[in-house]
Amino acid sequence: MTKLLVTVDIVLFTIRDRELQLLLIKRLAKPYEHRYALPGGFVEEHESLNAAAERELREETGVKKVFLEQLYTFGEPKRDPRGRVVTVAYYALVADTQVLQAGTDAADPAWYPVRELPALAFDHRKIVEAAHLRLRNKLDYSNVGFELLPEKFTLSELQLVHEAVLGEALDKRNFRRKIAQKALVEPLEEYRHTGRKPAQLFRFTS
Amino acid sequence: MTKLLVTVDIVLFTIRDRELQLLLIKRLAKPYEHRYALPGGFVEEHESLNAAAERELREETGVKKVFLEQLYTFGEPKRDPRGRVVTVAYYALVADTQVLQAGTDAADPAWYPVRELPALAFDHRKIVEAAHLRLRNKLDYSNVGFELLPEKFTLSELQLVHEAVLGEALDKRNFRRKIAQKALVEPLEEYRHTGRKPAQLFRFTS
DNA sequence: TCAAAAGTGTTGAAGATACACCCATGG
DNA sequence: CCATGGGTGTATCTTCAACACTTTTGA
Repeated sequence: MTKLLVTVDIVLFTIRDRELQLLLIKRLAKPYEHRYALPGGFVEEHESLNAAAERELREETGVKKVFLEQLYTFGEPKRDPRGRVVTVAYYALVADTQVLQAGTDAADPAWYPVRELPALAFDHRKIVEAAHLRLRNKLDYSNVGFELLPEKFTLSELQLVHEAVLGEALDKRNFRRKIAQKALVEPLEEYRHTGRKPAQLFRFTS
Repeated sequence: MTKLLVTVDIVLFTIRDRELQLLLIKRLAKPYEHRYALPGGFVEEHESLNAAAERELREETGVKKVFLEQLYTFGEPKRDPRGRVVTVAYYALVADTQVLQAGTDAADPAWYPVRELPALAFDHRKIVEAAHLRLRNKLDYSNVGFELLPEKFTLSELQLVHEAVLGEALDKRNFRRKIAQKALVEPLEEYRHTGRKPAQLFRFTS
């Protein structure tokens, strides 16, 4: 009946600058002082794992109301030099519109492209890879893609999300056909005027 | 930095009598005394989660060398009346050839059809449902089906495994074509003579 | 000789992929 | 008026689903 330390760690993804990025904090305390790490922390006695993940995200990054899903639990005895720590990893998705706040426990939450991450603390590299793989797989048999967009979006923006996650270009016509026949989006009577020709806005039909 | 109790629970599947069954034990201790439950137990300080799952399976059922994969971690604060217990759930697959041994901690490990399970302790019903769903999904984009068979098997036996997991009949010709084009099995120069016409044996090409 | 499971192809439908041009607007 | 991203169809290929009869053997 040994009790163990249990943490949650969260891989928070977004799309910025046309590529998939994730949120890292710089650790202030030992071990791995000054190394980059995933946001996360200890699970408290009376909170669920999901609640802990939400709380840590809020405390360390100011982000709330995100899509959040449990990923995998990492429990190698030596994964944390402080002793036995089992971590329940989550991944989360947000549109690139939420403002990041520096947290109290951790310095400088900031976005880093998945393609060129700095060295990470603990086994967080492995966690990131598992999360990225899960996101890629989940993209086309589910609707997670919409979680990375604001409420109203253009079809080009939706395509960009898919391309950033998959890391490859998609054919515009085939992509639009697939989205259309899934009937997951509905057109709005609004247009976005940022480019040359205005683009019709859509929203996710829940 | 609260420490929590951490357990592993294992949903061990097999195919018996042409249907998907799983292994349950009858609890001897409180809480849920005399109720059926999944095999499992506490994770010790210096063992990995996987090692704990393997150990519990061995101790409680005598089963070893099985396919074992982590499923999901359940951590609602009230899921165990004894207090806060987080459980890392696993699912496992064996061919119906291993002999079950009564364990020391738990009475009567025995197989029960997934379709008609008795009332289960804790949130084990939910864990079983998650495991069954995972197994069904994983069946056709991976090779887990082979884990439910002995080394040598006939194509009809393989089809039976798929039918038992999916809970529906499959077309023999379509099934064989799909298996053939995945090139996951190789024919042996051996035949099984149980029925009338002998059936060719195959094995998994690893 | 017959009951029982083994084995074997074809056709049509649906879904996926490859591919190129015109349109509407802001500067 | 032109540069830019928005928007649209068709032809082909691949994949999946439906469907029935012959073969081999043990009893």
